[in-house]
Amino acid sequence: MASSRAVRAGAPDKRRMILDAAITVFARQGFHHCRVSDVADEAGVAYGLVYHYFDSKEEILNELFLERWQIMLDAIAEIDAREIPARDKLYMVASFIIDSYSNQPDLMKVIIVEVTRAANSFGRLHLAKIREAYEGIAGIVESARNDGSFKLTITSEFAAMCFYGAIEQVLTAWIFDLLPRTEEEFEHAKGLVVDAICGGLETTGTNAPAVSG
Amino acid sequence: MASSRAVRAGAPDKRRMILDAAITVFARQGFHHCRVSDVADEAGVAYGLVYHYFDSKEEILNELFLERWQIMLDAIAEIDAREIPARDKLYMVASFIIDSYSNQPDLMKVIIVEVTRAANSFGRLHLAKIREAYEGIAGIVESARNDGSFKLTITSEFAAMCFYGAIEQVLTAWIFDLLPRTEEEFEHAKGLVVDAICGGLETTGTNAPAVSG
DNA sequence: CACTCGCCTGACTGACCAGTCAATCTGCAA
DNA sequence: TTGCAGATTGACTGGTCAGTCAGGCGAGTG
Repeated sequence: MASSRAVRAGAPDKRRMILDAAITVFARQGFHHCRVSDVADEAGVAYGLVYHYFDSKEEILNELFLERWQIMLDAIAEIDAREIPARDKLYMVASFIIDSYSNQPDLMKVIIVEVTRAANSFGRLHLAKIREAYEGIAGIVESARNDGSFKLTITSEFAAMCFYGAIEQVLTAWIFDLLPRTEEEFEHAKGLVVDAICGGLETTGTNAPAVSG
Repeated sequence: MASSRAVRAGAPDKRRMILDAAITVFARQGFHHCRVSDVADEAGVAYGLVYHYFDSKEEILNELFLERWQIMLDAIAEIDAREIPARDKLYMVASFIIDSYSNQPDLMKVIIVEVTRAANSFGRLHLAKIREAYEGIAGIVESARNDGSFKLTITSEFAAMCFYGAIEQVLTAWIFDLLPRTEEEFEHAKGLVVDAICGGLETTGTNAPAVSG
């Protein structure tokens, strides 16, 4: 589908170029504040070609989101299946999301700003998919509640919201330069967010685990 | 300014009517997906009158946001000034925000969806004001870190992000029907979010505080 | 060479809508 | 009664931009 006829060896995949250009342009100008011609220009491609590969401007964003989000859902499911403590699972989920941002900041910015946190437009369209992520995290918490390592007083749905919300807020802070954005900070944040949510902010008598970094 | 000439007794304040109509329309259709004429119609007012009271569609949203946000900033400052434990302060902050949603769900929806979580459009414009809220919360955490009740390993900025992010995620879940939305749930959530962030999700040996509700 | 087919082009169209403005209304004061 | 000023009206304008379409190009095929 990406290119029905075999792409000539070495010939650029225009469809991919358009998607990559869209990431750049959406991240820079925002989905609503850019024109389709901006994407075409960025891709070095004629305006009309965008409509050869995609039905609409929105379809480009949908494709970017769905492609990436499914990878995350699969990762969460895979992590949940392991036989390790819940805290370690949550650490791996946080790692996955933060690494995604570290590796593809523009794409993650687009997904968070234009979809995940834009619940009134695209978020609504993808609410079910977004919810799957919460449910995946809730599943991790649920097992921990059952084996006694997590409190029963906090429902797994609620815990998942807090955990995901905390991570997304930190990502948003990076995206908009409210927190310093370095490789070290990314690495450090993985442990901190898990420590904050699982261990809590309060000192509990004998509780001051050294954090690397 | 709202009405330079004294408003006739019992005569409706058209400016206020437009603001209220905007809350309804923005909440229902979203800021970008509604027309100024929708707001005028909802207010039962001629199209042109909107531009008599406001310079632009955006100014209406700005006014709604700034008015409400300042109240919250003042509330946070007032809470921070009290001589009570940090956990209690955070509980009061959570209470304030959740009560705001409970009392004015449409207005809070508009502020969260169109401003706070719309960092690419209005969020950017108000980034400084939004940041003030994080800083207010960070201030509360900072004192607690200094008096030894909160861990030093988690910076106050980071903790503030987690706390605020968790609350906003829960509000968003209510807004989009991902969590049940009842007066009881609102009340319950105040304690849960503070318990999750301050106390953590994990059981800590002797730690299973009964939660009301 | 001529034909085909899919890739590619970019000028154009149609719809939408924020913001303008000239005209009208209304209450009050001289 | 006349005049003023601010409130109110809604048709209209100007600009923007997503999506269309008729046609050009080039590689493979016979």
